[in-house]
Amino acid sequence: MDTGKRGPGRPRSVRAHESVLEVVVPLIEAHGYGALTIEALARRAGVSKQTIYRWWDGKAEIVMEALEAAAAQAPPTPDSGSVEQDVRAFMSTTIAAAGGGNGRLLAGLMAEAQLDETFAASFRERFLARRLEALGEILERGRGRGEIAASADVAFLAEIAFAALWYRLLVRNAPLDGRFAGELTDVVLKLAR
Amino acid sequence: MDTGKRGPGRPRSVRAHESVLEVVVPLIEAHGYGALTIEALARRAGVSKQTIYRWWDGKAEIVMEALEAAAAQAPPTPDSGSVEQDVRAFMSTTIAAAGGGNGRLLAGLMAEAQLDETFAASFRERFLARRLEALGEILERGRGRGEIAASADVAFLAEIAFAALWYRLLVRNAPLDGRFAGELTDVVLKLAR
Amino acid sequence: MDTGKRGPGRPRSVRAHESVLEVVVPLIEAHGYGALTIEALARRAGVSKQTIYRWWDGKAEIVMEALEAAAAQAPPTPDSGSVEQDVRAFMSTTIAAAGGGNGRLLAGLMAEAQLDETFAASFRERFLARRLEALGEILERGRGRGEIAASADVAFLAEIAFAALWYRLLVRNAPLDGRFAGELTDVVLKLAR
Amino acid sequence: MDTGKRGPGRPRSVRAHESVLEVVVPLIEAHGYGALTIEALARRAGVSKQTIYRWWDGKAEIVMEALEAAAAQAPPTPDSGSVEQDVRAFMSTTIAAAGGGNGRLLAGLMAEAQLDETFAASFRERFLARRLEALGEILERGRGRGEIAASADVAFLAEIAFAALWYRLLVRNAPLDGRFAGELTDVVLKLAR
DNA sequence: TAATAACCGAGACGGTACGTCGCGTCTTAGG
DNA sequence: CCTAAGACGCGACGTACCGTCTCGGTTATTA
Repeated sequence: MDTGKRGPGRPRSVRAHESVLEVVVPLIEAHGYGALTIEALARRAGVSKQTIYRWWDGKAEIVMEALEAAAAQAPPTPDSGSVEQDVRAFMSTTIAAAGGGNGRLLAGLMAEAQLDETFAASFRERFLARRLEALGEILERGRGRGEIAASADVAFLAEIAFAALWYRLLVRNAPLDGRFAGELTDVVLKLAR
Repeated sequence: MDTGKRGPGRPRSVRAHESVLEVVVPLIEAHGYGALTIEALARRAGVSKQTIYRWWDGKAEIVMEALEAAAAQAPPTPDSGSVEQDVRAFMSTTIAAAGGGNGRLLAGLMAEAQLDETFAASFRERFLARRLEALGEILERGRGRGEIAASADVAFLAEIAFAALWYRLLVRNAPLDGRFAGELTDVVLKLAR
Repeated sequence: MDTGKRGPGRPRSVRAHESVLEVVVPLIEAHGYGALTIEALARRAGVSKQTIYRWWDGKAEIVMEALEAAAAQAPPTPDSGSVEQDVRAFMSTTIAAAGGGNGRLLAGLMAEAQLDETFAASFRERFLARRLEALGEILERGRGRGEIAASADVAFLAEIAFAALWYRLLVRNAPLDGRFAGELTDVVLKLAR
Repeated sequence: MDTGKRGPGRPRSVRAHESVLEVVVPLIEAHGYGALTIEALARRAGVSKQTIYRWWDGKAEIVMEALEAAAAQAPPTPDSGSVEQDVRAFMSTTIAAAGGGNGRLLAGLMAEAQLDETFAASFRERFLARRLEALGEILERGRGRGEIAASADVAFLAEIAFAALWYRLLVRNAPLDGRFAGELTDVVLKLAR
């Protein structure tokens, strides 16, 4: 763990770090993820490219950190005592977040994961898996209470739910709204019982 | 439809067209979609860049045409008289295709769609929508025969199925195999009844 | 020699030939010789590139023909009986022609001659040499009448005169006007006597 | 003048700069000025195209700098006390320089000046005018000593001399040799007295 | 009067170079 | 040792013309 011990030399500038994160979301919203470049990021943040490369491993990593800063890193796992209420709340929160300004970011990250295997692994583990696990946990608790079938494959059910979310996010064939959250909740619970 | 009518001038070279399509799949398989460049494509196909830009609007369009050439453009819609058998066959075929060499292409196209709105529309309409419709048709036929609930939302069910497929394709968290096809078929039918 | 005999087949279109020549001068005047392209020439003349390549060997050849069409091909060799009057008239006419709209064309041709050895030979023989000879002839006649020194090197004197003209044409450090023509005439005669 | 003051950032690479200048003359001698491309220049010098575009405004500027590096920028103005000796030495040196390997470069630059007005101005001021002035200075000194007529137009005489030189250089109708230098010297002096 | 041949416009072809952009790295002065 | 600044080699971008070619169509001469 970080004991606060530091070597000699100028410490890393928290200011520079923050400047980049503050600038990345507006830039993506303005011109899309595809048009996001390290060069533009550095210019807009008033930071040198070198500094960016010292802190991050590529633009996807920056975007991911910006995302984690915006949405709290750990997804919420409500525990009301009712699986249905918990799933409904979780889906509602999650879909609302994905449907807002973060949508472009998320879609861009998924795109990046297709083009860069290293980032794909990082994205899968640090982001996607955690979301799956959060929903899985909710369902697992429900199973403990006997609300869903003992034989239900909670991991698979969670995958179905997130798959549906991502499909809409990526394909944009229909809105990511409350209605959709409700339908997905119904699907998950119907399959779970 | 093409009436065969042609203006003056040298006609487009079918050879050049085909050369490009033949070369694009091997190139993606070798270095990944992200590393695919028009420059390399032209070099390998023995075709000038200008010619590529004359025929296509970007590398994603080329890949999509190559895909349509490989997999027959229209997805199959089996009609055995049994919804269960039809869905099972459809999912099996579709997932097998996506799990093979075409996987990288498909993932690349979805990535491109996130980076380029123009291509996104084309991809949605010329590819994704047709697949959804094919599965929807199968389910619709089943409803006509009373095999599934009259109230079932077939478009939504088809979306769920393809969403699950795409999630695995993009995230690569688990294999796109026969077992997965079976599980998905069960999900769709369970929800449909 | 051309006996008027012709083989079968459609004869060359005089219309196409003329269209090109009519269009080349305006194009050079509008955008300069450097910006003149076969492509633009064909477009503006409503002629195909193939046709241009059938008639000419490159854009410089076209420009040279246009020049020969504008200025009569053979330079005038006045013969008034007085060397001074003849030289004065010749220089005046020649410099006036070079100072007008033809200046850009001439300068462009000389530039082309530096970049293309084949054209250089053609330009030297079909254009430059003829001008030198014309002035040489005038001086030679003067020598026959004893107006200039028997030992004068008329070819060299003609070269001096044209050199001065070309320098001003190419460098554009001072105007190609009547005063310059007079000064040059004086130089030639002073050196000749 | 350069005060040595420098802002932040990596300083320009002297190595890259020199590499380009070293490579440009051989390239022109090998294939001619017309065949000189920025692309080949970059390749041969082991320098990126971007770097070339950062330092220079076009290939003509590079060639001109190479020329200024080869031939000392300021032309020599001998001062022996005798106009005849000075002019003879000047013409001899100048013509020898033009007749050697630099001939192709010079001719190429003059061609470029016809195709690009911006470069023309630069060439006129930074190169041609300085040569004219050098010869003019020599003649002026001679006038001060009473060696040439008080009424002589030294600028015009210098123009005549350089015009003759350039004509031979561009037209290549006769050699740029010692004999020619002698003849030109005689012409200038004869006209000056 | 039909066949044949050389032309015509149009425009696609394989190329080469253009000038620009962004990459990730490196090198400076300065805090 | 970090910072901003900015030049570096590199590789791809999309465009412009090059000179050639291949079409359908259009005049001529020749059989």
